[in-house]
Amino acid sequence: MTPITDILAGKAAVDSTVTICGWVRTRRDSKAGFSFITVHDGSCFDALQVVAPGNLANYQTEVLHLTAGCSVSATGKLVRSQGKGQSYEIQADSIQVVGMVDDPDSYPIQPKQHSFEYLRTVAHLRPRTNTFGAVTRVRNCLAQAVHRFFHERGFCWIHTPIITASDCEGAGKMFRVSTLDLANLPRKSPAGAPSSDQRSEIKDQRLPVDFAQDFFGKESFLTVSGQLNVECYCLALSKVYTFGPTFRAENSNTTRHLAEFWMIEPEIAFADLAADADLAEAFLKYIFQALLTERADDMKFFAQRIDKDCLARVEKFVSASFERMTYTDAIKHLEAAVAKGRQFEFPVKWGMDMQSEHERYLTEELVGRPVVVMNYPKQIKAFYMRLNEDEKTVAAMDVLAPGIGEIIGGSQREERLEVLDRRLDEMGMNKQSYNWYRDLRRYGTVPHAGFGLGFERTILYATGMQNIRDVIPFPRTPGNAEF
RNA sequence: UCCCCGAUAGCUCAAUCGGUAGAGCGAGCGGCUGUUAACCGCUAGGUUGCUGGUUCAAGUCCAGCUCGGGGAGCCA
Repeated sequence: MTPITDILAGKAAVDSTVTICGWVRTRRDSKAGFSFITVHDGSCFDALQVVAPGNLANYQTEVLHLTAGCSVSATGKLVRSQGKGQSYEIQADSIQVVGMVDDPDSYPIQPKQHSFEYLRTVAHLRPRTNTFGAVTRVRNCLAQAVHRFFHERGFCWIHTPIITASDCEGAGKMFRVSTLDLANLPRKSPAGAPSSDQRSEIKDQRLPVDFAQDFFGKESFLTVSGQLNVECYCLALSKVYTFGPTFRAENSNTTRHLAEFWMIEPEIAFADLAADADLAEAFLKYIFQALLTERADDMKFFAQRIDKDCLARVEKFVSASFERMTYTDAIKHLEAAVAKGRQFEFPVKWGMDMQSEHERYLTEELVGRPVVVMNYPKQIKAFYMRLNEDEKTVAAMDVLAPGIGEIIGGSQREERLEVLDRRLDEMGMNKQSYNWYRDLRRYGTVPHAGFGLGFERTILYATGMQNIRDVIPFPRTPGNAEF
């Protein structure tokens, strides 16, 4: 069996006999006595045309009944195509039908344009379409490039836990993980009641649930970020990253949110914010360059049919140097723009969290390249970000890219225990539950930094796809966990 | 979660003021053709998302629900 990608790349000799296996996209009959069958196998964007002569033993009984979606194995001589539209084709000596389509009339994937909304309802079959095949190969290409980038630079991939008992990750609502019987929840004993007398205890629904009886002996959840865990390994292995699924129970119904998505979070020791920004720039350029090199066929398709700008956008991204500016300067630029009459929906003021319109002005209009904005006001950033000497800003950075806005968020972490404790206090957080995180600052602390990248959003950016539900195989969103 | 819009054949959509349910594509059959968004003819295909209401009469009007889309918020 030869992958179609190898044949189209010229790896199989013309006039040699090859076998391809795949699924029928279309069949066109010539009553001169033969048929054209277009077969795709997912190995590349293009399909391969198989010419089926009428003297095949199963021509009348099977070949003439092939429809979209049938699986076949075709063997024959590889030749230069006589027709237009493809370079090679197979003159079939035999076509084995592996699996027919039961009811061609109702086969959900027809050789025509389908709406993405419809294809989501047939997510088990949509990978057979041009678009989802291309998305899938692009996704894989980027994922492989992520690992290759870090591996080449000596990073360790850390498999941070999916289940966490920290209720303190603080990045949004969490999914509870529990084996308790929801219809009969154990309750804590009322004050003064003998704790050993569980069986006769009256189950009062107003009493708090007794999670000591749950599987892990305490409340547990699905992770919303691997960052805190990966910091532990950073302060031992120096260069580490996570790349895995992440879960948010937010009731977000947008084209940019999933309840289950994949996130990449590198973390580097003995490093400051500038080193973090350098890493982010090298990283993004590396994975997008891999995409341009390895998936030119799929990117050409996206440029033709999905978003005509996507190819130029990625090419420009790879070659442009990133602009660096402080948050304070960014605000000055925005204020200058307002003074010149530029309109923003939200007013510009130092201390505000920048809106998407502000970020896009900076990266698209002001500099026309990716921008790294650094040193944000501490009020709008997380507790673990390193406090700067001005005591007003923290060493946080966002990478803003034309066409999307924020693509990466990161920071240098607060490595000084007393400053971290002060920040926890200021934000009214429970120090006790961060003891293991605080230990990292007590035992051989070092400056370290990292960032987070939403993998699906990166795919959106590269392909021009509009909805995040269409760049993950089986999207999980509020009210939808089908398939 | 909030605001707006939508749900009609396998798919994409139409149906005037409330008055017999339509087309294209796809599918089946036939014709034609080194075809490739093929083309021509014929045929089949419908509980108009669900529940209730108004009416002589509801795809159409009203209420509730379910699902989907766009925007906002939250964020990656």
